Amino acid sequence: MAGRERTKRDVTLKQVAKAAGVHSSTASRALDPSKRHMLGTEVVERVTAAATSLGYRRNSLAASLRTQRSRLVGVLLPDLTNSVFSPILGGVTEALGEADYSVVIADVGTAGEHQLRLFNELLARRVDGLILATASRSDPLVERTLESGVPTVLVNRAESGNRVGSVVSDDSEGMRLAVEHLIDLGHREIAHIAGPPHLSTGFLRRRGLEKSLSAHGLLPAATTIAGAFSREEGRLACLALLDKAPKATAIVAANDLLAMGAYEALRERGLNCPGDISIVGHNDMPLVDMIAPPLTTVRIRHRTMGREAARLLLCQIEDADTPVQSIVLMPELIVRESTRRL
Amino acid sequence: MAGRERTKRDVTLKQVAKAAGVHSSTASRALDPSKRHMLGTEVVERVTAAATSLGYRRNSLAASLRTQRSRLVGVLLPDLTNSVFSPILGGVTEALGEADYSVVIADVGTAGEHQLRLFNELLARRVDGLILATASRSDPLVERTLESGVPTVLVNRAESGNRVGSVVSDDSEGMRLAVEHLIDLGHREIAHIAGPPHLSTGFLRRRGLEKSLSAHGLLPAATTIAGAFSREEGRLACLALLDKAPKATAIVAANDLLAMGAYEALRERGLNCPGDISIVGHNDMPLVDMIAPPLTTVRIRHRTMGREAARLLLCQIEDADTPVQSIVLMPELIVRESTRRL
DNA sequence: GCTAATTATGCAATCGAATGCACAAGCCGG
DNA sequence: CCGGCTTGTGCATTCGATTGCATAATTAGC
Repeated sequence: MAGRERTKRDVTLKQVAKAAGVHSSTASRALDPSKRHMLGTEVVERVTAAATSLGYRRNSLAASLRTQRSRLVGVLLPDLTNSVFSPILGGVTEALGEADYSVVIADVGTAGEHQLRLFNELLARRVDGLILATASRSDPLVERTLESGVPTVLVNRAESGNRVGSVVSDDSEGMRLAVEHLIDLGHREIAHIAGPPHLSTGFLRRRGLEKSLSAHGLLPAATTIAGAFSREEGRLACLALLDKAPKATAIVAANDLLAMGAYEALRERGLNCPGDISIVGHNDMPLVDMIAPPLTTVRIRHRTMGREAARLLLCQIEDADTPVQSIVLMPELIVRESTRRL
Repeated sequence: MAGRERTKRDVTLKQVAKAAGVHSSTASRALDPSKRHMLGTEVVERVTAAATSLGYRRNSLAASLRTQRSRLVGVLLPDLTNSVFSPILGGVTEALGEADYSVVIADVGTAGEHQLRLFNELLARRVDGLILATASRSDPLVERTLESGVPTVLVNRAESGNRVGSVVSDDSEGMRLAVEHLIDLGHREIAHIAGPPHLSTGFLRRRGLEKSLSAHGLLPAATTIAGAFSREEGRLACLALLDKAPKATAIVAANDLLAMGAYEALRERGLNCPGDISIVGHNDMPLVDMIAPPLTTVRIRHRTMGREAARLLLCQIEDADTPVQSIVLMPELIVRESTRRL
């Protein structure tokens, strides 16, 4: 008596069919828009009526088993909480939802072995496709997806091999924007807080910065590599930077979180931004326009990135012969008050 | 020739069984830790060896169909991008992942009818449970979950009926902390930017504020209701507030985003925070410690909230007779520089 | 008015794994 | 040395929907 009855079995297609006085196969066709036309209109109506009155809900598990398509896409994320990845995920689910796909998420955190487990779990669920936001520049997981033959798209981070589709921001261009801006303002001693080099974002942004600098006959005043894209690592890196290059007048951080850490480091050292040192970030994450001073940064359309990744993946799912595509999104410089004319 | 062969069929249990020279049912048992003991050790080894060498991965679709358990939980979110919900989701996936469940997400956005579609989609996938972060104070969806008999837990927002489990922050206590703090600082003219009253957070925080105020024989200097928990609505509400209660010395915003809007409004009016007006937020979202001035706010452990919701849900899934539980998490006041002694 | 073509529906197999039941082999005690 | 018990494995059904093929009913054509 106590407790909700769990035994309330779902209505099956067969029950609907019986209620409508037809065979289950007929009911199946009646409820499938693309097959409805094979049936008499009167029958279709009778079946749909029976279905709604019984509260029928088709069991996608069974359907997927039969059709070999789950309409499920797996998304592997390094960190759900990170303001880079949540809008990406938002864009992905939005675009996928419009195409009637659902999204299973796997938030990796850090552990590497853990990541493989999650990957296997997704494949066991027979996802129709995979979106990886976790890829390192040479990622064993990419190998695995290739083996398994699951359509896959990389997002935000690319891998070196270019063996699967990807959607990324043009990191080189982003750094060019940042560097040109600083040079316009008269800066020459420009230092860099780099991101982890095993990630394409860390690696490419550093290379982009160096390239843009050398186009002006300059070298970085100094570079420190942060252990992770985090505030604390940014603080540490900036502290190191201030020691290595005391003459630097500007710092380009590989992303906003690192820039935030740099803010803290500056404050600790009694330095003023932008008075003593200008800072440029990357991503334009929420609220960086409200901090003191409002951060000059390179804006990336993360949501769009997610949407495009979903679009690419859908192409691959629908047509296995789709060639491997890579989309590169253009970033935009947002000038605020953390950079000033020298 | 061109294009990846999609036809690479997955290895089935039957194939593994044949390779190991046993029947598929035996293979099934050999691969199930809880049934392994029924078998001879030698057979178990032969099967597991065959499984790994063939690269077998069990088809959870088929397994779920047979066992009537999908080990899948659906999470309905109002906005993935919102810094309140991403840590909640993070906590949920973390805790659920530890119990070998996967998470399907449905990001509602706004549209109400859309929400019902997503809900139906989740049920069609036969999720074992549901976590709703979208609930309004009287939500038709709660009705639906009750009907369907799917174990459900509400998170962050509760509904009035208390008919399903929930995990929320003690909004009343949060507001008490904020009010006591301001009163300690000598404030008497305290205004409120309230959240949408159809959400428990909006409603309960307002009521909590009024209760705490009246415990000191005070009334709100004024209250404006924001149309949504957004920066822009906060700005608008604050502007209105400044007109309604020009003598107010402090504003309590129903959340940080509204507080951010208030900052902008103050700036527009040439007012200084905390010089002219003190402001308290709610949530302690990322970066509010970096803005100018650093925001005094009520911290909520969103990740914990997610974890607890997952825990509650697992109890309900595992034992249908688990009574409806409601967990209320204690918030914490974080004093920074947006509030000052009068 | 009879065959051919068409349309509408039913039948039965299938997807892959799990599991109740049957059965065989081995063991024990009396 | 045999009946009963335990242990290990196989058989066949089941989960719920989809779909190729067969067939019944209807229409068209001549």
